[in-house]
Amino acid sequence: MARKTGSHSEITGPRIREAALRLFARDGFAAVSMRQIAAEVGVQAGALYLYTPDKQTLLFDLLKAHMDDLIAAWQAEPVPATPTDRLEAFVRFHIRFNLDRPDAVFLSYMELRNLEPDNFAEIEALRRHYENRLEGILRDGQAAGSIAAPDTKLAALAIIAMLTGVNTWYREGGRLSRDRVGDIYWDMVRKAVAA
Amino acid sequence: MARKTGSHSEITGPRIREAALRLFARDGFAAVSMRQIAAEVGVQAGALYLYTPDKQTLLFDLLKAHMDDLIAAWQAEPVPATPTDRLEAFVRFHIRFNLDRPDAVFLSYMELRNLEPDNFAEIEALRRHYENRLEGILRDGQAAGSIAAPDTKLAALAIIAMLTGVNTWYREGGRLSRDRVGDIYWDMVRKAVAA
DNA sequence: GTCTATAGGTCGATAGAC
DNA sequence: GTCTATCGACCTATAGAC
Repeated sequence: MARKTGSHSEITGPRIREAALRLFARDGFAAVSMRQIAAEVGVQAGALYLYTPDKQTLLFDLLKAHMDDLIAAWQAEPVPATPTDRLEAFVRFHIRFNLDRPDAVFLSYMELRNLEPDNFAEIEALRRHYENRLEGILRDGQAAGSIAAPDTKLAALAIIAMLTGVNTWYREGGRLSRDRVGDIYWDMVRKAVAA
Repeated sequence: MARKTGSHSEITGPRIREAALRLFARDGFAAVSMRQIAAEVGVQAGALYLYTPDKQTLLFDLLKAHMDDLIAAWQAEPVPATPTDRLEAFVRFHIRFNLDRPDAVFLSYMELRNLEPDNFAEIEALRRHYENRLEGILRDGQAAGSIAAPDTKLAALAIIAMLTGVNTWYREGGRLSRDRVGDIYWDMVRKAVAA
C-alpha cells in the first residue's frame, strides 16, 4: 500500500488521467473524489495537484483530448471518391472509433454539464465541427443526386445519435462481431438517406 | 425565508419530486444536495425525510414514475391496422412524449448508474419492455413483407437512439415545428427499414 | 408537519516537512 | 515528487422541540 519514495513524474501524470477517466466514467464526475483517484494511482491526494490545478481542469483535459483524437482520426482516414462511399466510411469509422474507447465516449456526453461555461463552449465547438464533417458528406451526396435527406442537419444528428448508441449495448464476444454491426448499421443508414 | 407554520402535506410531496427532478436533471444526482431540494421547495432539509426514506429512493421513484408513464401512454395510443402505420405512430409518439418531459427523459438515461443494483434492474426491465414493443412492430412488418431490417433488435435500438436524440437539440420556437421534426424523422425511419 | 440543532463523516485544496 | 496534517466547508440523516 505505502508508496516507495522516489521520482515518477513521467508516468504519474498519465496514470492520473487514466484513473480519472475510468472512475469518472464509472461513477460520474461529481461522485468521484480526488482521494479516490489518488488511491487508484497509489499516491496521496495532495500529490495530484502537481499534475492538475484542480478537478475541473482534469475533466476538461480528458474531454478535450478525446475530441481532438476523434477529429484527428477522422481527418487521417482515406477519402473515398463518392459521397456514398464517404458516408459508408464515416459509419464504419464512428462505430469502430467509439467502441475502442467506451469510457471517453461515455464521459464526453455524460459530463458536459459539469464543465464550466468556457470549457463547455470549447468542447461543444469541437462536437459541432465533427457533426459538420458528416453533414458535408450528406450535402455533397444530395448535390450529386446519390443521397436524399429531408434535412441534412437533422440527418447528420440522427445518424450520429444512432451510431453512438451502439456503445450502450455492444459487448465484446457477444452475438455480433464489430464488422457485422458495421454492416447492419451501414445498411440502415444507407437506406435512410437513399435517393 | 422563514416558513409559515402550518400543514401542507398534500402539496409538499409532489413539490419535492418536481424540485428534485428539475435539479437532478440540471446538475446531476450526485451534485445536488438534499438542502438544495429543500430550499427550492421552501422547507428545511429534515422535512424531506417525511416524504422519502432517502435520496436514492427519491431518484428511483422519479425514474420509475417516468417509465410507467411512458409505457402506459404508448399502451393508450390507438393501434393502426398495418405494421408500417404502427411504426409511424411509434415514431411520432416517441418524439412527442419525450419532448413533453425533457427533464425526466434526461434523468432516465443519465442517472441509471446512480441507482442501486435492485433499483437499476427494475428500471432496465421497463426500458427493455418498451424496446420490445417497437421490435414487435418491426417483426410484424417483416413477416408481412412491408418492412426489411437486417436485425430487428438492432433496428429497434437504432431507431430509439435516433429519436431520443431529438431531445438534445430541439428548442421550442426554433427553425422546425414538432410536427415537421416528426415528418423528417418518420421519412428517415421509414426508408431505413423499407422492404 | 416543520423546525432547529447536530452527529459523524467526506470533500477540495493548501502548507510545510522530507 | 510525495507525504502528512489540516482548514473550512459541506454532506446525509436523525433527534427532539413545538
